[in-house]
Amino acid sequence: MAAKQLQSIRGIHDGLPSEVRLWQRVEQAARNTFARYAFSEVRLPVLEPTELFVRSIGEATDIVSKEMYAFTDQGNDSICLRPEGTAGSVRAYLQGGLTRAGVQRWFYIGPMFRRERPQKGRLRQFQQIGVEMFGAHGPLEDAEVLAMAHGFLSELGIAGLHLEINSLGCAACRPAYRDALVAYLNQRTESLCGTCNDRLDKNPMRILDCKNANCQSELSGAPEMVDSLCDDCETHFSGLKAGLSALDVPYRINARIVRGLDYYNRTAFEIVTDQLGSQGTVLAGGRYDGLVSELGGPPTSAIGFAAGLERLGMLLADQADPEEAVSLVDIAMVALGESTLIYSMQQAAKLRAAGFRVVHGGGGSAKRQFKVADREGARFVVVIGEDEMQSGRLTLKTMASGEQQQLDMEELIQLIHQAS
RNA sequence: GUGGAUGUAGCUCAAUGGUAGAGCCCCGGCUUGUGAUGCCGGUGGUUGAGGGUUCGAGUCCCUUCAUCCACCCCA
Repeated sequence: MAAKQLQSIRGIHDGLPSEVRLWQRVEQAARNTFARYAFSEVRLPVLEPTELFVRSIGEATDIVSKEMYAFTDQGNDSICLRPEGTAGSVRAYLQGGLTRAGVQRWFYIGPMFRRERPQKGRLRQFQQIGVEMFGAHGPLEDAEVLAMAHGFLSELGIAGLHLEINSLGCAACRPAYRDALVAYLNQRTESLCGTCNDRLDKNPMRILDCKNANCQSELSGAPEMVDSLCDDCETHFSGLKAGLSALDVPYRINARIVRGLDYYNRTAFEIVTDQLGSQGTVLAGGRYDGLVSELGGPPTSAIGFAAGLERLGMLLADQADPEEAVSLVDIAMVALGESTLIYSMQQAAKLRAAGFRVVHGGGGSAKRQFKVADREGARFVVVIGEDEMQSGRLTLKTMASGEQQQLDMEELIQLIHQAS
């Protein structure tokens, strides 16, 4: 490493070809699945006014209070790199005048930014695949959104994923539950860890998902939100469970699921894995019926989720069959002798026009060009030397078998098409 | 933000304070028209960076940067 070697910013990584290929598989599964549920892609700004997140996520959250990349620009405006996608989606929904356009079903794929201490699966710039649905309030919509999330990950074929659901209640029933929880925990403060004692004042619900074993054992007899739901929330939650069962989506109830962000109510869910250490949440979301009006719009129900693209990519890489190396090249051109270079390039162009993926070996020794062909994973090599140029025919070598034959361009295209 | 581990060739890793190495990769050769196995040869390092101790530092000390782990947070 040279002393002046430039490197990327801490926690901000490059997506090199092998990783991007994984991401694209994830994205493809998302696009396929979401399209079947009639969701449309939106592309929203990476830069937003800082105030948007202060008002939506909540000033007290870590994300807003210490993790945002916020700064004032040359015009003295306070702007920031988006730390998540929901707030911007709501902003765009309102700004686009879509509140009377019927149910909106959106998804997006893009980078988010949080200045956290980096870890594997936790980057400062990371990518999320997110989904937001506006204007649908019923439990059946919740069930369909969860089924869509489940279908998306099922299509990727990642093993060991579990859907966990909970209800966070609403403004009518949560305050009473929160008080009951605090009352319960106040009798056990000496057994709780330091951070949980802090949380007791600031955000008692957060104690529910503390990782400390002592705290968890203290919680075994704690009141649970799902037992304290008001009638409306209870009806909603049972409707969700019935919907999931009807759609054969496996789930389990986890009363310890809470949300870090203030705007969630009722349905909360996560899809988790035990393969990624402490960053095991691969997809998470929930209902946020209060946010649209919070940001100045009419009362509008909404539900959404976000999945971490890098985390899913890692899971895909872990289970990848090393034998299953995907070939990215159909044909490698081998040009023998200076005089054949131009001609071979023209033949390569014809093969590309026929739809094949072609690399040109670049001339030089036959040995070198065949090595290149092999390394690129080409299934076929087209050899062009003086002889071929004279006769107008091509030598085709099938790399797997080593067989070689002389063909004209038409026959060759035919043959490779058949072999595909 | 707190605590801890680790940084040596492109990659994976060696090297009691005493001449920086191996495997893989890459490049070339084994009658310049034939790859994946074999044989031979070669390129490639200010040991992450910067200081210090020492006759001498990859090795000990300090600083700094990055990665990883746990906490925290969260996708």
